[in-house]
Amino acid sequence: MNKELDKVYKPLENEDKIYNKWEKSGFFNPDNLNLPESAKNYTIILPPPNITAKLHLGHAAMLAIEDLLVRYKRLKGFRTLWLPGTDHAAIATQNVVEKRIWQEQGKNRHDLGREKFLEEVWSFLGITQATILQQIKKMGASLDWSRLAFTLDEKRQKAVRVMFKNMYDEGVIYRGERLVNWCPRCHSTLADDEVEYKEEKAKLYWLKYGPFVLATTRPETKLGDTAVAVHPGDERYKQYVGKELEIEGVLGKFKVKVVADYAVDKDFGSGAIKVTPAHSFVDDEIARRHNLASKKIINEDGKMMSNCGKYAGLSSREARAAIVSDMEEMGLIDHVDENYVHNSAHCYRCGTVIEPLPSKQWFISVDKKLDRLGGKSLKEKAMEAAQDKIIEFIPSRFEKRYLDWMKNLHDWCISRQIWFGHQIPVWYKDNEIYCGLEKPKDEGWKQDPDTLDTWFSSGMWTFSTLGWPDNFVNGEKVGDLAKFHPTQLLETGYEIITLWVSRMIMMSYFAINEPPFEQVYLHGMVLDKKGKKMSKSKGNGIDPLEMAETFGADAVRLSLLMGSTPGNDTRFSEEKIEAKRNFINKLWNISRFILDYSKDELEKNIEIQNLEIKTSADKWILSSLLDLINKTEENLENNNFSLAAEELNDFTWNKLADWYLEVAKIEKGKEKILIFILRNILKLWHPFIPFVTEVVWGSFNDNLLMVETWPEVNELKELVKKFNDNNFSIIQNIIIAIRNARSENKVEPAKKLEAVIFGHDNKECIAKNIDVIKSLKTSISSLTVYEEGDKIEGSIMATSQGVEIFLIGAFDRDQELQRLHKEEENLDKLIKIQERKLNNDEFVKKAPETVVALERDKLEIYKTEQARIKKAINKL
RNA sequence: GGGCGCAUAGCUCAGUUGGUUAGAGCACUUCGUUUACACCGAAGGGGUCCAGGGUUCGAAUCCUUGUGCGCCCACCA
Repeated sequence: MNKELDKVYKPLENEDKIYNKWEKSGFFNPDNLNLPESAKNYTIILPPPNITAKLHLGHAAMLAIEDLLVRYKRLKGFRTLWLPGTDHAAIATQNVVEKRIWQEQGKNRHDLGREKFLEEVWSFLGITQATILQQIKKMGASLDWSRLAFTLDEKRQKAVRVMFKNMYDEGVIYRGERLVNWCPRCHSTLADDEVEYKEEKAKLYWLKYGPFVLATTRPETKLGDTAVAVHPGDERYKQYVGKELEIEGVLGKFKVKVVADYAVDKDFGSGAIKVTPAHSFVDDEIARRHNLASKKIINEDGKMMSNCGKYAGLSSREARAAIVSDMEEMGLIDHVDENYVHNSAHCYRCGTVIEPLPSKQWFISVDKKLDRLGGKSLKEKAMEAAQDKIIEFIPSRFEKRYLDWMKNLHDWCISRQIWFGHQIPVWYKDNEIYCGLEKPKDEGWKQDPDTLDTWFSSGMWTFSTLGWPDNFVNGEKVGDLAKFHPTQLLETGYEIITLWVSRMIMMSYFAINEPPFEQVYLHGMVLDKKGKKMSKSKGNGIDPLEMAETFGADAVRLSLLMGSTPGNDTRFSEEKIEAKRNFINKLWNISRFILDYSKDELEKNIEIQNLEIKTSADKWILSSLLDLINKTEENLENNNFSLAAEELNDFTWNKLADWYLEVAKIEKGKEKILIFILRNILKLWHPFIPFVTEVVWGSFNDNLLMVETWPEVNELKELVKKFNDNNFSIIQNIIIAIRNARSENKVEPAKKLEAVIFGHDNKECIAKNIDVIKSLKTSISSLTVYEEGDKIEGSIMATSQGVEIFLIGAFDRDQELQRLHKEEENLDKLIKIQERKLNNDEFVKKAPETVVALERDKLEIYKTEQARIKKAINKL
């Protein structure tokens, strides 16, 4: 079914068609792969993009990497599942919808009421979800759409409720009064990592405070003070520690305790601080250590409470101004630093200043020892997973970051005061509390209005998508859960380790007492040309879809994969995509050439046994291909995606196109080899650039490349080896011959080279190739082979094992021989050094295993040397 | 304050346990264009591998100090 191929590859005309073909084939679903029982599983769960999101380059990079791995494993015969889904992103989504409603209807969510508001959210999501999924398909992602999940769909709702109930029943989830980061505008708590710090100018007030002078930026919190703290070693204040003092305040006199605590910095301010346990995290900790009372004075609206006398009802900012002016009048302010700079905490969503508040919230205890985890806590178990290498981080340095963060982890506040999300499955009636999957039957129960932190449901993502809890019966996994969990790899951005990765690990251990994945691969951020984060507001974003329209999705994918390494940020530019588009077109034209050249062989099934190596060029290209297959496999297994693509590129362009195809033009009869090579490189390239490879494949095959089998090397190895037997390295012979000739000191330069080359066993083989070389003259300015004179023009191309000799270019014979001579001396020196080391008894005694390594090194050096000479000659 | 990363050609970056003359793409210069490909070919220029010190026969690579940049965590009362 050889189809005519256009002169230039046109991605737009092919990509959608190919994607439909893939999707229709059903092979995205591992159940349709017709694999033997013994086939191993390979599972990646797609990190669910925010449902309101549009595809950006970060997504595109994630998809490129994951699809690369998934397609590779599928070709390798794994039962490969890549499971798609989207995230409801509670706060973000609610904000988007709130903004829309405000713009369109001039109403806020309270005007609409909870039920009506949620209806609006859902109808909005109906539109956006289709968008992001469509965009993912454009990138060629081979996701199993039959298993599509959403963090807030019915199945996941059930999973979340079961999880919550199980944790509640075991006391892991508890309700408590804690100081939380409170956003007075969003009316919600924020997790520690949702708080952003900004450097801001503020006034630092020095207050007269009984016998102390204290510095503070928030004089209004004086109304909630219950203590003064000093450093334990501070001699200035030693006399006061443990005493109770009476302090004059704007609302009259009040009493505070003086405590000594290491949290106080002697050298900052006056070395003494006022303690407001209800509205400061540090103070709260001091209060806990010293059993101090806590007095709440600011409410959820950020206003002063009724216990603040005449200041009640003022916002904390207003109260500050009022109190400062009153204190000034009373002479309680010593002085003010006007230009003090401090870090202030802001809501990551709306930028409002955070108010630390004591509040009733739901928490997950990370320290509670659990029977189901063998007496260990979630934190211990999650740390163990990394320490014992049950979960491997790539690159490994992120393991440290993970562990550091886990070590300092406090109980996780999971309740959020927003409407969109998983509502907490707890009902109240009078003083009773009920936690269950459904509302109790009898009257009068009212559900907790709060919803769960979005990471609660995404933390369950690996197993909730695989059918937990239905697929977890009496502690045994069944169905998809048994088949695909733990998953093999989580691929995500490094910035999300703390938010997501850590939660997934804890949740998975709690639910099924196993890790959610074996490896965590962290990719970097995609930055713009200048190294800045891409963002809509800056207008420096590159739209991957726009790029895919212009250059093809393959080019976008390849440009994201090449030149980037795990965990490092990548700068990205349009020129890079263009370069990859050019390569893809090159591959396209290579294919066109081969398909035309070998058109008579296309229908035949080419077995390796039928391949015939006739010339050294044949052997060279096939042994290069053999190397390439091995290296590609090795690189992909080690997550060196960029390197793998580079080596593929080198083979395809520099070896195959620039050399072998040129040879094939002159020397006919390479049909089988060429078609064999084409089939192989299409397979090797397919995970990187699936569309174009599938199109080419489809032009001379009836089946899909996507489910072909990965190249098998053993037979190829045999074939290449057979040809090797009578072709020992000519480079070795060159070296030996030169050495002999020189030591005899009688051969003049010109003869040396001739003697070497023509004296070789493969005279015939070389002679044959010389014809090729001569006919290659078209691409060389002038060519004279093996003639007497000052210059030899031509080139030598050699492989480490073989005899490939073509001559191109020009070199000065004397200079060249001098150089070879020098190289040889260097080689001798190196080997002597190694030998000296080997003969040193003490050295040997000290490190016997090193000696073994050295033996190998010696070999390595020799090999490197060979390769280097090869390269030098090749370069001529 | 604690931690992590980066510094290699004009630009963007590779360089896997130390190994001989440090690579690629883009850009640049010259020449070419007889059909696989101008989204092309050939040739070429361009690097005290941030600086100082150390280990080694040998360092871009390992150790140390410093400088510059980026990120993360904590926190500034």
